[in-house]
Amino acid sequence: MDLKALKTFHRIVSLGGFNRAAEELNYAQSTVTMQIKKLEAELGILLIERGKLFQLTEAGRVFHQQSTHIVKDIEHLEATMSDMLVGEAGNIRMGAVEPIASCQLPGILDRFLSKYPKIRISVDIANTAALSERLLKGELDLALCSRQDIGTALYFEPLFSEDLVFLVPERHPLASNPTLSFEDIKHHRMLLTSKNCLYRKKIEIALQERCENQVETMEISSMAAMKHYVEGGLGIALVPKSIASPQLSGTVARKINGTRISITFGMLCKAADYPLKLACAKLYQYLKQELAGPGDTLDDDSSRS
Amino acid sequence: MDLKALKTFHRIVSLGGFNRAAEELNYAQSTVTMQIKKLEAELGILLIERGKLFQLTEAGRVFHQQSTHIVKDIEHLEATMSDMLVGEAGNIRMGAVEPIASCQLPGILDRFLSKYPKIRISVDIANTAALSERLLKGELDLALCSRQDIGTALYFEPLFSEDLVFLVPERHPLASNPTLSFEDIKHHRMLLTSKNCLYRKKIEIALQERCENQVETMEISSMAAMKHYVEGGLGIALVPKSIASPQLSGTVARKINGTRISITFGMLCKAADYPLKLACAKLYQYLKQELAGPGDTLDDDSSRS
DNA sequence: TCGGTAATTCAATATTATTGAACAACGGAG
DNA sequence: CTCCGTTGTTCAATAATATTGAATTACCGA
Repeated sequence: MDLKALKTFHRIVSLGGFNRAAEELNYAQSTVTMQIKKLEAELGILLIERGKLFQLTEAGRVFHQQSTHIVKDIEHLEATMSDMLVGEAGNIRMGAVEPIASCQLPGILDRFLSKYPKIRISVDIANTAALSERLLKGELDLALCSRQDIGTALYFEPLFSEDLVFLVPERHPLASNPTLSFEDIKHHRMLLTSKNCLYRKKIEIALQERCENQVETMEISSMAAMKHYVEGGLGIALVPKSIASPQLSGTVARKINGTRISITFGMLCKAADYPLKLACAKLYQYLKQELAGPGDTLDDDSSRS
Repeated sequence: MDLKALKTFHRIVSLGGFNRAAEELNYAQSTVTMQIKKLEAELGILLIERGKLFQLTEAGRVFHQQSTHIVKDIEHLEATMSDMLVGEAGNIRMGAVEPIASCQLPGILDRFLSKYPKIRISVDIANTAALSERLLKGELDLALCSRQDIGTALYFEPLFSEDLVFLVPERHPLASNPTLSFEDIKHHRMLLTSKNCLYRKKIEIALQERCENQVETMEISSMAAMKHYVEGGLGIALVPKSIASPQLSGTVARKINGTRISITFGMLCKAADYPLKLACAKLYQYLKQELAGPGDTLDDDSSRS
């Protein structure tokens, strides 16, 4: 079946004649005849009642009805592709590590999608290593995670860094200190995330160096659950500022006295894909703008209370 | 946009490569390349990631998703047209006069549509003159009505005839007669349908000839309502047997003694359309078979009680 | 670096779409 | 009923384009 003939058929129906359709479509009259003839031959059935007043056959009516949807869908598809061309439409597969995926991303994506209603986004939440792998396999377009050095196949661009803060139960003896150092928490219980967590390694190094391992630890796999353990008084956690605030009642955040521990997050994508195109580029610009600034320091209001 | 290229694209995706698609579609490899190239050029955007392992671009994924519906719809349309070719599918616009439309037709059409689930039927209910007009204008495909002699433009084929019977109120003085003649109803009140009704003319002629107009008449526009007027004792009606039975309680049917009055119904269509094609032919055959026989006589059980 | 597979390029060829001119069918006006 | 204007068809010529094989290039994995 030929799309050109299909469109001609629809023009004939809406204009009520071969001649008018030919004129409007800039065809010779004979061209229109030929196209319809071919269409009818393919289908093996007459579509248009010839002679006399213009009229469709039964088959023609059914054909017109059904093909209308098809023509509309094709036009919609063409419009979509045209939107994609300028980045207004698209289907982005992004990845993100916790806590970005749960804390910052929902708000940002909500605003982004409101601005670009024809763009769809799927978010894969995993650690940096897993995301890198999926990027290389072409299963993701871009990811928000920490730096991953896999030669030249991936491109990383830092966007912001996040400090860690102590999250302390409200009634904990250390809660009264305005800041806490690692020395302070010797002989107290620390709550740690699971081994594959980004922060875990940095925290362990700090504990080893500064507390000489004189700290009891307990492992909680989820960062979100962690807050409730702190609230319950089970121990002190070291968490990203964005997790600590807004605070759960019953917990207080305290910045680290002495060494500052922070982790840098950024955009990771296949080197071949950079600079990003189309909708991904739009999302990237948006992320850059939304993520720049916050989380760099503890010297703002939200961390004080 | 070209459908051939669209199908090639889908084959490439499902088979995972230009080569395999070319082989399966009996194309040279270069043909496939050309088709995709042209498609991409038209859309202005790359669909397939070249080199390395086979992969779609973001645009390619969106395009594939959306065009899948289109390809399916086209296949469905082709299947429908193929069904139409053998009369298994279709869209029939039929007309019918009362009381056929209300009495016989519902049952017949229900059975017919169960047998041919892909056929759709619309029923236009009007008198013979109006139906003829719509047939000529091409707004109907066939009609069940009485003969209409409009030269050679229309074709009529008798299918069955229906006798008229007297419908008498149960407590009416004439209700005790097993049969009634026109002479019997002199000086009683007759209920007549409106002027454009099929039966009206025949009844008026009979009344004039046999009762010398010594009958009081009253006009009721609807045949269905008529039964209730009879039930209420307002007078005697002369109605088709199929209207009289099943009877409304409070009324009794009596056959005509002497002259038999009957009207012949049949299939009317444009002369140019006869013999009917496709789904219309199927329906016509079915109607013929279902309508043949019943309604010819009063000598069956249903008319006696 | 070197095969081997996979896709592209290009010029030649086959196919098919398009066209104008002459012709046929139809409907309405005289 | 005939004529005329409109509308669609036929057909052979022509324009456009789809397809192809052979040579070439790109790329993956060893």
